[in-house]
Amino acid sequence: MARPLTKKTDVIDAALALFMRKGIKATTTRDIALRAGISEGTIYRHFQSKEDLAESIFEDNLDYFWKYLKGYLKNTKNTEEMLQAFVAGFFEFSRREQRSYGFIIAAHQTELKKHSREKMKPKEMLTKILRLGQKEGIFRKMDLKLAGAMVMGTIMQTIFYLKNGRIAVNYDEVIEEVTQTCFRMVKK
Amino acid sequence: MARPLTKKTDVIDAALALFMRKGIKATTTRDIALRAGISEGTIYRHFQSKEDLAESIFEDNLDYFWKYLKGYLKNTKNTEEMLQAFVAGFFEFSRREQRSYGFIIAAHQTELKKHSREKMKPKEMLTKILRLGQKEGIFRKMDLKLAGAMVMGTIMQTIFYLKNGRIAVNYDEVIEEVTQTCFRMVKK
DNA sequence: TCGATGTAAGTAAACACTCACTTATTATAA
DNA sequence: TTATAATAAGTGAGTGTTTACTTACATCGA
Repeated sequence: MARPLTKKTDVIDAALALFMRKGIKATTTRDIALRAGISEGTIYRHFQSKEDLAESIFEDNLDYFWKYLKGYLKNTKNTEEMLQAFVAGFFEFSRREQRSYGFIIAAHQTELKKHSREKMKPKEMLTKILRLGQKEGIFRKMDLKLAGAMVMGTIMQTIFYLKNGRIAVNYDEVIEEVTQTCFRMVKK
Repeated sequence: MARPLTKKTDVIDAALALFMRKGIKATTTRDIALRAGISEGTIYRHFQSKEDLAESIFEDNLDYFWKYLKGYLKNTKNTEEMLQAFVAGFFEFSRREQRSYGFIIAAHQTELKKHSREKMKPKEMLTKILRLGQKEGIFRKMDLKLAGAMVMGTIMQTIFYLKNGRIAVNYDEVIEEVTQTCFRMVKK
């Protein structure tokens, strides 16, 4: 019928890299076109606007992250293993998919607030784990959202420092230490 | 000598409010002038550029935060009191000086990275507390930067959720719970 | 009167987005 | 097995608007 769309992925790849480095607002359509090696018009063949492009990329990547995490939790047999897998999955994703992770976090915290809040599925996953642990009596009773916020903060801030602040510890040791610390936070 | 500078503070107040709400990049000089009730030119009587204005505001507010925290730690008598005061001070500042706190965090994480990294004094303060606690033997041995990152994440993410995610717990109870949790993280 | 403060009306550059047009692909009719 | 028609993909030179910043001039206090 028509030409197959080959440049769409180029647009997405270029935009993801630039959005993550400079932020959505600071990335221009010209930037994206230049990096992707296409013309500006092409962007608008596939996306209604720059904002639409950003949202599309955000949702795709959040979905990818979500599936990645679910895969990590698949073979867990109890609550403790689930929490352990959650932490490990978070760290592994942030390391293996740096661009994806970086964009998700940046976009969520600053630039796409309204559209992303309800969709932060990993947060809900953590809440479920904590609720389960409380029901089983292995985690102490505390507000679930508060507990989730604290555990999430521990994980995310550590990843942030790993990238920027240079923590001088072996990567696997960091995961191990963070996991242990998270247990200390919520266990009885 | 000349007219007293009355409009400079108006510029700063307006810019701080807008930077925090929309981010530096998304805030225009026209926005600032309109909100401050002055002309755009006036901004440039006091600041070389929008970026200069943002950096100036950032440094002033970080300094303010720093002094606020120091005041909180002034009368502490031992390491445990210091950590407790650090957490309480962080929360109190974020509540009492919402604009200031919000701008510091947003600017630090996204828009003024290069200029702010070395200057994050509160982080260093926390590191010192943790180091002291380890020397005294009341905190367990672990990488100081990693421990700092985790404690900082716990505090900051909780404040973030308090503002956005609606944690349904009394404010003082949150501070108490976060403090206890931080102790659990680092204590032997 | 002098120097700092403030202003309105600029300016050039950058911006997201459009549009008339070309190109590549393929379903189908001859 | 071609030739053709249909259509989506891609282009690049625009568009009007918004941007940060400038400038010429007025005002005010010491």
